[in-house]
Amino acid sequence: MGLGNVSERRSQPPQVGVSVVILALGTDGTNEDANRNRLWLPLVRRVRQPFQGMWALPGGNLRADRTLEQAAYAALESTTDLHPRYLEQLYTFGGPARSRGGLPMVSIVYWALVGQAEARAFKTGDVNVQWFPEDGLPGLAFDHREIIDYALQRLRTKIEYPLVATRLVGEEFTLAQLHGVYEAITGETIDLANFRRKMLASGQLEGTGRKRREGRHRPAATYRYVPEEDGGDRHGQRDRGNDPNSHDPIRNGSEGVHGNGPDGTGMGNETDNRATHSDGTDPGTDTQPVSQRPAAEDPLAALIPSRR
Amino acid sequence: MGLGNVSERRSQPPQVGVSVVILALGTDGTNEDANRNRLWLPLVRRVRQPFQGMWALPGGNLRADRTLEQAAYAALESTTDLHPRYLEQLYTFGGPARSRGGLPMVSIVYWALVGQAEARAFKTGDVNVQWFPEDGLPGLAFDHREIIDYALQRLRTKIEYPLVATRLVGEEFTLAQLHGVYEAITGETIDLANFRRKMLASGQLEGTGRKRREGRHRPAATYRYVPEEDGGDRHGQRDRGNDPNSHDPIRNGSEGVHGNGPDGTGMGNETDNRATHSDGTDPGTDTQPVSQRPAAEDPLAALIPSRR
DNA sequence: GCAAAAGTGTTCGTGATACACCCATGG
DNA sequence: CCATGGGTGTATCACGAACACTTTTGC
Repeated sequence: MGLGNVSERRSQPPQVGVSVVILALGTDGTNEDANRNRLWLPLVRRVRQPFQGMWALPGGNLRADRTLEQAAYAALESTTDLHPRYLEQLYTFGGPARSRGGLPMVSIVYWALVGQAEARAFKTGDVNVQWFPEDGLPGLAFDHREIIDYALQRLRTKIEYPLVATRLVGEEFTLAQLHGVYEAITGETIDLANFRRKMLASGQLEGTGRKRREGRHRPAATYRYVPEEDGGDRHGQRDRGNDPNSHDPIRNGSEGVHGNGPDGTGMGNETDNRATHSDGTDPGTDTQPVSQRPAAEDPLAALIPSRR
Repeated sequence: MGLGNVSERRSQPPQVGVSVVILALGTDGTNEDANRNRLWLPLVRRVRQPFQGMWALPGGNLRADRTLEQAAYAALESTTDLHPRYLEQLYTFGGPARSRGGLPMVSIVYWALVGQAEARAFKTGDVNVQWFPEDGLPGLAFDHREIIDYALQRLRTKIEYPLVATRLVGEEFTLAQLHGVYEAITGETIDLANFRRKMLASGQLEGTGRKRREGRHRPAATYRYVPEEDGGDRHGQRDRGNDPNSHDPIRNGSEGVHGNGPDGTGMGNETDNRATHSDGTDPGTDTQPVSQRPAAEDPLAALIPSRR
């Protein structure tokens, strides 16, 4: 390919960046169908080749003094003031050399959820940043369309719903709101009565004393998400030999070190220093560190009705 | 840090490598407790600083002409002849600059499962490659211990068991063998009768006509894993608006392109070319392309008994 | 025939679904 | 007092857990 010989190419450093799929729940506002919650996400218009003028996921380059998660935060903040309630690594995309002269190119993609209430601010000052509904995306640069589709599928299937859903609504919410979020995410109809019972039985919701009037009728009690007490005597704990369900292994505070060992081995991450995102250079978000365990435990997993 | 100023550091290309956690099920052999299945994994001794003499995950550098998955394959083959039946991206580890003069360091980690039968070959010719049981790991370089722990936890919790378990046993297996795999992975006792029924009801197993004698008593019928027919009329299909459960979005054939745009945006993956691992330079493994959908559907999810 | 594992039947309880019903509030 | 959504009660049914039981093989 006229770009040096193979051994030269192999020693070329790869290009790596971090991109974020940011999802928020919101209503249209202009449309009169405004009640229906939909998923929205902000995109950035490319101002240079390739794909100049097309829309792309917000992203940025790695920095040596930042965790991957911090890089994702930075990318997120380049498009919106909204504070993420959830941020998780999605997937790392890479592939064979067909771009930029044989350099390996890698995208580490995160996905983030921001709250519902704040999401009214879908207007951005920057004309090069714009929110789009999930079902009305423009033409996207690179393979970002696939990445978004993957993030949406993951949202709908892989992640535990109660955690995600409570992150998409505001800090304080009614069960009807949460119900709406579930239906928006799954696209299914969910029996509100059973939903209510199941959510309350899950022990992950905590009633604030307050009530809120949503429409012009009876006010509803509001709740807050509480991260699982776990210290309780739910039903008899057992002696689980291995499988400590108390530590969440997804951390980002450790860094990767790669000895380019010609013995084909040795590459790794330096030590066990773990910081959930509160170290140093983190920009001032008032949200909790969004570290969440990948554990199972979805009290609503079976709520989607089979037929109707 | 005496390595150039900040702006120089920021423009430094990151170091990226691919590592693999390889898991196999096997019995000790030396011990007389040899019947118990345990998880084993191969490690590589580091022959250079840092962490010289310690054990590490097999790994390698990125190459521009390989997918990430192919890089993982290559790392896998550096330690074992066994063919992977399952290969999936696990997580990408990265972190703040405390190594190698402020370069961002990233490890893209895959995990792989190899079959049970072949795993007898736990002896390797190379003294710098050795298999260790999951519960008897040596001191590990970098933070590879955490990575392995994460992979094990993911194996136990996050991935659908029937798929994983059928990958860990051989191509053809008895239900008792599969049952043993489940118990080894989960560490729980599972009722064999119910296990049998549930696995058979899942429709993912297909009986070969054959039988196999395991001990010195009645032979058992053998089965094969069949990837879900999906075309059947299981129980009344519904009209699911979105949520096509037929396409699997985890691909590795697309490559990441990162415009280092000063507008803080534009980074992406070139096109939608998708190759599951069968393109060109792939080394000769006779296994199927190990692409698996992340969909849910675990017919055994609730098999772990609550107490006994 | 006896041991041991393969394989089957059946009971019991939990929990999900569906849907009827009552309650609180504003007009 | 009526409309509307908040909130509760409850019958039905499917499925998982537990375990007794039958069948097949080797010795």
